[in-house]
Amino acid sequence: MDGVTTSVWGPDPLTRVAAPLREQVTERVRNAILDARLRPGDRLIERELVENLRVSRATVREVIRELEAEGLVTVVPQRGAQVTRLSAADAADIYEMRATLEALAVRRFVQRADEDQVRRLRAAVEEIKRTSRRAKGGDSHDQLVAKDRFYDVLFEGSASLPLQQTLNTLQARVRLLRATSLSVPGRPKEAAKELLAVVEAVEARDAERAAEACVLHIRNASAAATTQLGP
Amino acid sequence: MDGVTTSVWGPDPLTRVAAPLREQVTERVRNAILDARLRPGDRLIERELVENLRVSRATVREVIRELEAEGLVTVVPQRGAQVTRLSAADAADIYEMRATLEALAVRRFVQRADEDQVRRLRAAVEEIKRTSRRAKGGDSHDQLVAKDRFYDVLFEGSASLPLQQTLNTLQARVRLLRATSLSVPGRPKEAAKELLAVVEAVEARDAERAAEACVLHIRNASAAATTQLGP
DNA sequence: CGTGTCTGCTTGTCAGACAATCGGGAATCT
DNA sequence: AGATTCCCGATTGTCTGACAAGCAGACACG
Repeated sequence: MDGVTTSVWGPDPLTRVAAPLREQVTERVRNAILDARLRPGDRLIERELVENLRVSRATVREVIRELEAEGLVTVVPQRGAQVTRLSAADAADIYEMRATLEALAVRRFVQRADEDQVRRLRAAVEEIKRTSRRAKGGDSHDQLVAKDRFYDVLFEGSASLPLQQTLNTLQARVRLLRATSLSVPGRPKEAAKELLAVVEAVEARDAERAAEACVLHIRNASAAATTQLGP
Repeated sequence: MDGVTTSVWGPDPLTRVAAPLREQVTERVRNAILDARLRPGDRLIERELVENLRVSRATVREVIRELEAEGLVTVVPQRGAQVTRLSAADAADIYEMRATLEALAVRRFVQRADEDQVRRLRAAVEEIKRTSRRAKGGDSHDQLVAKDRFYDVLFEGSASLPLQQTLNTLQARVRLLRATSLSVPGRPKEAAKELLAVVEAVEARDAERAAEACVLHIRNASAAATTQLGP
């Protein structure tokens, strides 16, 4: 029983470092969900988490509250937490929310980011292009890392904590979707091109064009994902 | 509609009433923050909450995690939680996020809400109008309740849990703002008119017009609030 | 075959304990 | 006096163990 479940959360011993233990645990469980080692509908049983992560139940419960608020986990009273299931309608809404909010983030980036941040955004998109060339079928791991990097730079440059927080949780939910359905058919080249358009508009300091390019990108991603989805 | 099942048993899914203690506590603290009994910058000391709310520390800590994720409370490691302080830039961004997302919610409402929900939305806005007439200076308590009601109906009709969750936290943050600065000069009549425009567009099933009216409303509210704000 | 009961697992909550850390004030040095 | 150092109390972070309450499935019963 144990041998199977432990491997889900990665290497065992959890040692105390600078950040609160709680945050490390949150990250581990979050990653387990986003990497689809825990799939939508799976229950998160406190005792199991306690045993496998070697932390107290109090800590586990705090972690669950955090993930609940992020929407990655759904808690029904007296029955505990399970990985959130998203309907097709939810999926569409989440993509639409992301579209409008990322457009806003891009506008803020144009307004607020300095030269260096623009350069780094360019570098990030170049990296995406590179990984997309290597990628054959679906998204590779490198591809995902590169995209994360891109968004890190983007959010940092938009210099808005509220925006960043909200978009982070939305993006997490999108990844949940990826775990729900089969992985997206992977249109890495198109995606790279679309993001390139965003960066070019940003470099031209054209907020509106950049925002539109951004919306276009998400709409396309949404369309690609939605065709894969069932009910 | 399946007239048989619903009418006999009342409102569809039996909703849990006996909420976990934790949720009651969360609500209390949240209200304390939203009503500005706890002001931005105030520390939330676990021991004090334990004593005042008569619950265990474990419960208090879970509540703090929830509020942290809602953005109402900011936790710095080893120093505990304090009511979030929002900068003027944050304020602007939050209003802008609300504008685009509520526009989306309104569109969804037009697509998804049934006749009855539209009627209830109308009723809610009428109630707002009524309270705005009574109101002299700033927003009265009735005014706030009426607006909450309006948004409850709106969100329910848009039938999107992700949207609803996100908008709820955004709205909470706006109220935080209200506590940060002086209360908004109160433009209850204008607000009522603007919301009326939204409802009329909804009744005409004109999603785009409704969305635009909604954006206009929030932009105006934002402008009114922002003039009050310092750095 | 439907119904009622029992049992085990899980969640919700509590109390108490201890180490680590932070902030501020006292004591000290220059 | 002013700056620096040190120490202490308050507070957070985490753990352990405990118990009631609720749910779900097994089981026995009419």
